[in-house]
Amino acid sequence: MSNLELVELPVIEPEAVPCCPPVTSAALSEADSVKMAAMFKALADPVRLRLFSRVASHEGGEACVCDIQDVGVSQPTVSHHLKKLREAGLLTSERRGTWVYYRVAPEVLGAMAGLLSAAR
Amino acid sequence: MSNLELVELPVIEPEAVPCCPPVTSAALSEADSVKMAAMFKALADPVRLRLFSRVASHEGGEACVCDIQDVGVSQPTVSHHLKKLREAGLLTSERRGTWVYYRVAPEVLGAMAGLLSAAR
DNA sequence: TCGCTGATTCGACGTTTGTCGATGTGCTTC
DNA sequence: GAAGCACATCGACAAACGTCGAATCAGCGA
Repeated sequence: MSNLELVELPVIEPEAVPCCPPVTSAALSEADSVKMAAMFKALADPVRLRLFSRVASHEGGEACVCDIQDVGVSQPTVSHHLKKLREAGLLTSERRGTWVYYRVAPEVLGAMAGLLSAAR
Repeated sequence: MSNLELVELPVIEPEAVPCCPPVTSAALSEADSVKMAAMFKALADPVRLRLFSRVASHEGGEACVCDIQDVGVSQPTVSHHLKKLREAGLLTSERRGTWVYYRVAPEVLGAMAGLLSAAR
């Protein structure tokens, strides 16, 4: 094994989205329910949900804060909500020059949709 | 058409689920975001999410409280959470004798899944 | 280097939430 | 009608949340 230097393994953690089978097919474990509830909680506020949908529907799949911050609350509050969405793993951010761009983390979106889909 | 008596029209109110196009296709209006956020909020607690998944995955699509109430919190708390889910329109309840049975409101589930699905 | 603008962090606040024990209600069976 | 079980409501309380103004940080251009 040639483990010269394992610095900063850039693996996008395959563990990121193990969740979950549709709710209609099996009951959630306690651990999974905690994980999924955290994601739902991130979207459980009108302002956050609007911010999220604005990023998701923005051309190119990304938007800078200045593009989406007119949602009726102060600018610090917008920043606070974006941080929540980031911490929940629903958004990623990247600074480019003066502006900070946000985009959605598509895998997570699919996980939530999958959980909610009818298993038939 | 032999409509002798149209008692208890079994219409599942078409108005029930106007919401919404996928988040990737358009930004939510303020009104829609309030409506959808309320649904997400109902699932934004681990205990509620487990209760919901237990009802959803239970045979026959319904479960009485006694079947699902061992989730680690007291009985009044379970009742409180089931009420929240009911008020959010995610569950319906019906008393049959001593027991109260809960089942999921399938249209609403589809609305949330649709919102989260990639418009692709 | 000095300001200017975009964005985050901090500290404080009123409100909402999740939880519990105690109590109340509805139904069944003696 | 009394007792017992299933479930809901009430009242209280600590913790978490959403919001703001003020302060701070990070680039950019003069």
